[in-house]
Parts: sequence; C-alpha cells; structure tokens
Amino acid sequence: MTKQRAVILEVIRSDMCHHTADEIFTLAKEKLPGISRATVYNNLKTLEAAELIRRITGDSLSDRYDNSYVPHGHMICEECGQVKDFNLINFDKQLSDAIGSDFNSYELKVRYVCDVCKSHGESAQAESV
Amino acid sequence: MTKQRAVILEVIRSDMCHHTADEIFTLAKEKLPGISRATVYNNLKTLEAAELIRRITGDSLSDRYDNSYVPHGHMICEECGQVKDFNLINFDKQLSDAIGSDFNSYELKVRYVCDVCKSHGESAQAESV
DNA sequence: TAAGAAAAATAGAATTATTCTAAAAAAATC
DNA sequence: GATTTTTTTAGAATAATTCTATTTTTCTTA
Repeated sequence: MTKQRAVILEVIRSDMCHHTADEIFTLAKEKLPGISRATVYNNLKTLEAAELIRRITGDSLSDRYDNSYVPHGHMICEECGQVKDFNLINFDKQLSDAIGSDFNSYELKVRYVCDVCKSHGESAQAESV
Repeated sequence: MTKQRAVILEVIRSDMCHHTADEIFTLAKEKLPGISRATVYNNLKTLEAAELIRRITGDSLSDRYDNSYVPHGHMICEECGQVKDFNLINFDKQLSDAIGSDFNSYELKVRYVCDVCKSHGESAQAESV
C-alpha cells in the first residue's frame, strides 16, 4: 500500500459520489501534487482486483468507480446525471435462476428522472455524480 | 431511410450477435464499400433514438448494439466473451418499486462462466459476441 | 419531374479515455 | 544495507468516438 494508493482509495471513499478516473486524478492531485495519471489508472485496476472498489461502466463516456465492491443497482437520472445506489431483495437467487447458473457479478443500471428534475423541469443541471 | 441506414440495420439484425460500431462498419462496408465510419456512428445514434436498436455498454472497451430495443438482461461469459440475452419475469414492476419511481430503461449485465467454458477449462477462446 | 430546401453521407482532423513504455524511485526481501 | 521486485512517473501511443466542412442524396412541392 503506497502513499498514492492510499490517497486514491481515500478519494473514492471520501464521499458517496461515483467519480471518473479523471476526477479521481484531479482530487488525488490536490493531496499529492506529483501523482501521475498512469498511477491512478494502475491503482484503480489493482484496487478493483483486490475487490475494494467496483468499476461501473456506461453512464457516461468514461467509467466511474464505486467505493463498494458488493454488486448493487445504480439509478441514473437522465436530466442531471446523478447516480444513486439501490438494492433489490433476494436478487442474487432470482438472477441465478434466470440464467441457470451461478455468476460472478452483475451490473444493473436504471435510467430515470429524479424527483428534483421532475419538479423543476430541465433547469437542474447538476454535475454531481 | 437511406441505403446506408438500411444496410446498417440489416447488419445488426442479420444475426444474434452484439456487434461493436467498428464491426458494424466493417460488415456494412462489404455491402456498401464507400460507407464512412461517421455514417455508421451517426446512424447508430439515429436508430437508437428511433428505438429500433439498443446500445449496450461496458462489455468491452467499445459499446455494442442489440437488435432489440426492449430492455432485457445480458449474460456475458468471462472466459469466451459470448453474450446471451435473458429475461426476468415481472422485473419492471420490481424495479420501479425498488427505486420508488417510474423509469425509462434499464441495463442488466451478468458476468459468469458459460457451460462450454466451464467444461473445457480455459481452452475455448471464442470471439463471437 | 425539375428546383429548392433539408437531411444525410463523406473524409479526415480533433478529441477523449485509456494503455503502454522506459527510466527513476520506492518498497520489500534477504 | 544490498539486491530484487514493485510502483511511480512523464509522456508517447492507441483506440473509440465526435466534430467539421463539404458534397451528395433525399424529400417536398410546384
């Protein structure tokens, strides 16, 4: 566990947001100005392999990272882009029944419009994801 | 509906595979040698907006396209990369209950090891997705 | 069906996210 | 403490996608 790796993990764990690699790089840089982009990418891979974080794909052009490795759903507002976590009861069993096999992980994303955006139309253009 | 658009749609519908934009470009080129990459990308967007195809993200570096717009699950073998479709009964209701709101679409991917790969170990390195 | 307007296609440059590379630095091992 | 292994670094390379300006095709309607 190097300084860099610790800072990256700290950044990912510091809030409930799901940051992109680039955002993590920027945030890590505030604490460790010399850190390199490649280090961030390397460590994101290492940390996911160690099952400490989870990569989530397809919300935007770039991947995002979740501070929990345990699979769960992500609900993504199509207006403001905010990502929230949610859980389904007994979903693992349901899934393995449906595919007729055990599985290693799953990724579930739901696109919807959140209450805030629903109420004040298209005005709320947050960037907090 | 232009020649190009028809060919692209035909390529996507011609088999059960989930092709990348680049594969679609290559296949379309066989039928329409002058077709440009930008045309493929433009049309993939148009066709998804028209709800004729569905983009699926995160299986590999590049996105893939599904010949059905109706949301359903994708099961992805971690050994050979093959993608199969599956469905969950009454899942829409379950989802909207879980997130406490209506939603526009969902994307569900399960990573597992398919029977073929499970039986003959790591030998089967198919590319057919 | 010809003329004008609108939409789509083209080639290639530009952009963006990510990976690779080779050298330097840090950490781990003995 | 010397040696080996791992990690970091900067920047180049790659790959997917988007953008741009121009040309071509399609659509509309007279």
